[in-house]
Amino acid sequence: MKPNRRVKLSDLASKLGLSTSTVSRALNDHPKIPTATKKRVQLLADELSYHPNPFAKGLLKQKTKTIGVLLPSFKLPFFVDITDNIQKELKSYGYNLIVTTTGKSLKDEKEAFWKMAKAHVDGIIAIINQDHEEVSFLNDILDEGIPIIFIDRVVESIDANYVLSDDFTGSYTAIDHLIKTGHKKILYLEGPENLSTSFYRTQGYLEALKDNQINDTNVLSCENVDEVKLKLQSCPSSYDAIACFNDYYAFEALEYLQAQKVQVPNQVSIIGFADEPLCKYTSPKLSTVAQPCEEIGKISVSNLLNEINSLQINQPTEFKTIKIPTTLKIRESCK
Amino acid sequence: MKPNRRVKLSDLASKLGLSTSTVSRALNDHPKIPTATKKRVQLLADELSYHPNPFAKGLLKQKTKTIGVLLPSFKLPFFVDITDNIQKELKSYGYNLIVTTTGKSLKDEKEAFWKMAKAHVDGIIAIINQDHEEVSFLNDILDEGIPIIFIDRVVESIDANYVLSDDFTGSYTAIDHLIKTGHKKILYLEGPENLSTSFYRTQGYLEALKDNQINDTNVLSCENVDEVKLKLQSCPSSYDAIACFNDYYAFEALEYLQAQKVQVPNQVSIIGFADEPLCKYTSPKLSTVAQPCEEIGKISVSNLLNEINSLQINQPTEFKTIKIPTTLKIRESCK
DNA sequence: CTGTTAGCGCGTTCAC
DNA sequence: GTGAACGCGCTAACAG
Repeated sequence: MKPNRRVKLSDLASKLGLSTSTVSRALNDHPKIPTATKKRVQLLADELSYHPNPFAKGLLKQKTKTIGVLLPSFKLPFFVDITDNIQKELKSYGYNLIVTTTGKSLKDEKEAFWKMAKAHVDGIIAIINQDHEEVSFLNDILDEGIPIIFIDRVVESIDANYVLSDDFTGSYTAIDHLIKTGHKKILYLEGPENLSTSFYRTQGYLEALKDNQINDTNVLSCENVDEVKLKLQSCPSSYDAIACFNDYYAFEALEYLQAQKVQVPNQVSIIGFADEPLCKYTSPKLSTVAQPCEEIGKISVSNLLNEINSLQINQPTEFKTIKIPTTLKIRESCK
Repeated sequence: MKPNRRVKLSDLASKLGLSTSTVSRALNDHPKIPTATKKRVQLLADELSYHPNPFAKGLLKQKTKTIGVLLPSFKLPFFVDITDNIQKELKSYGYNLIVTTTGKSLKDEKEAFWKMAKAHVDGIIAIINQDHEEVSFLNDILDEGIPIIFIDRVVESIDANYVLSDDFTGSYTAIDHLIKTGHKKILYLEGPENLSTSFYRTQGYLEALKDNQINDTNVLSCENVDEVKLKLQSCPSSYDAIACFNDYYAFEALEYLQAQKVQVPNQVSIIGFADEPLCKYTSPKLSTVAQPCEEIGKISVSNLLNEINSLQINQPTEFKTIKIPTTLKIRESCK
């Protein structure tokens, strides 16, 4: 392995008999450099595979062309999918990406944010954990001049930019579909208490029942997946459909029903939320509400980049909350 | 949002009536600075939440404390899992992580590698795509002084550091288990031709049969998942077990058999490879060979960091190939 | 023990 | 049109 000898501007300059500034200008397509010189410089640069040192540039410009993505874990395909789309979008703008998982604790999350701040990312896209009491550190980050876009989940106490999927309408539509296809008694498996997405999805359920003149609501709260089966056991099985906070809850419900020899979807329909890959691997395949990962990724990026640019010219921007529509995916688990 | 005012060394220095170098030394725990001064400096640094500018540092040290991870896609949980573990491990060493997906084409992969080179990562951990003819660009990267660890898949034509799961033994063990539990005729669904993992897994199958004095091999090659069902259709169904290149192949086989009203595992057992999350969502749950993501992550990191350090002191290292043992996970799809 | 100086590689004045 | 000189923030070398 050769010793690390990276070619720099001055190498090009001396080889070409020009000054570093001329070479720099040529490479940056400066108007006053003759095209011939530009070609000559570019040619040599390519030949020696010259890359400007990003640190020198970063130091000078105080811009890193890097944005940070925070997510709770790589374990949820939904998050990963969004990250993937963010990455693709960012790439088209010539930005780099640093990803960090935040774990579950407030401490980890805080650390992750500071890590991004230290790395001097130009902006952050974050999926935060369940709502915390203490969010002052987020304001600290914003104060450092690093714009943040929050994805998927709302932090009640903070005014900021959000890109969310329209959980309320998504849930509403799913429930409405169940009702319209003849289901009379729909059980709702509610998600964790302090999660904004959970709140809106439950609201969608309640509202859909109300709009269809069904007064008999039936909500079963489960803090996490492991509670689902337990809660179902102690619940009268007088439902003909189960709608769930997410697909994992739905899968637990499906397993529970199958263990009870209840036929899905003949006796009970099931519908999840998120359209995780697992939906296609269960039998019957899970109906669900698909969230628009691609849209979410794209819009977050374009918003963040806008924010960064406005910030640069010292033009304050208004915080926006964007909700992106979901899609109902009916598969085999609904009759 | 406040204008971007990051606190720097000179801010601390002037506030404390010291020179920047003293402050720098204090912060870096230089031996000749009195503890009292260190405390004082540290205190103010914390108060103003000072973070050294990584670009200034990078420019000086020519080290970025960042390593790059390349993977074909975020869609495969196995890759993501490894990435997650790499991230955790790296964190404990104070290193940052840049992740890029390489897509499927050689062009994308090349681009991704160069992107890492341009970002001046200190090293790269890569899962490359199916074996290419042209790998000169990898040598170019190595020539730039950036060490690379290849994970999971081997590039035949390049001598380098590898961290692999022991595909051969994993496959061998699975097949051996099937034989020992009474299966007489095992069909093997082989993976893509130009993938090293695929090659070794098939070898494991063949060797296990041979060692058990079974001469009647039965290999069905499928370039990708979509071919599985088609190939199975045109294959005599005289097998009592199907072993598969990976879990997705196994799932296709499962669906196929179930559509044919063949009982799994009573009539035919199925075993996959990789222990993807989907294994737990099928019914019956899929038996499989688990790959040690955590080990792979940890070992790649420690190897890479070693490599980086040796490189720094100009001490050439020998290329190593490390194979990490797999674990057989018998679930419901095997009798 | 601490301050001064220099320089990492680049882009951008400001001169010519 | 082009080059010389400066500075981004930091640390290492060199004084004192």
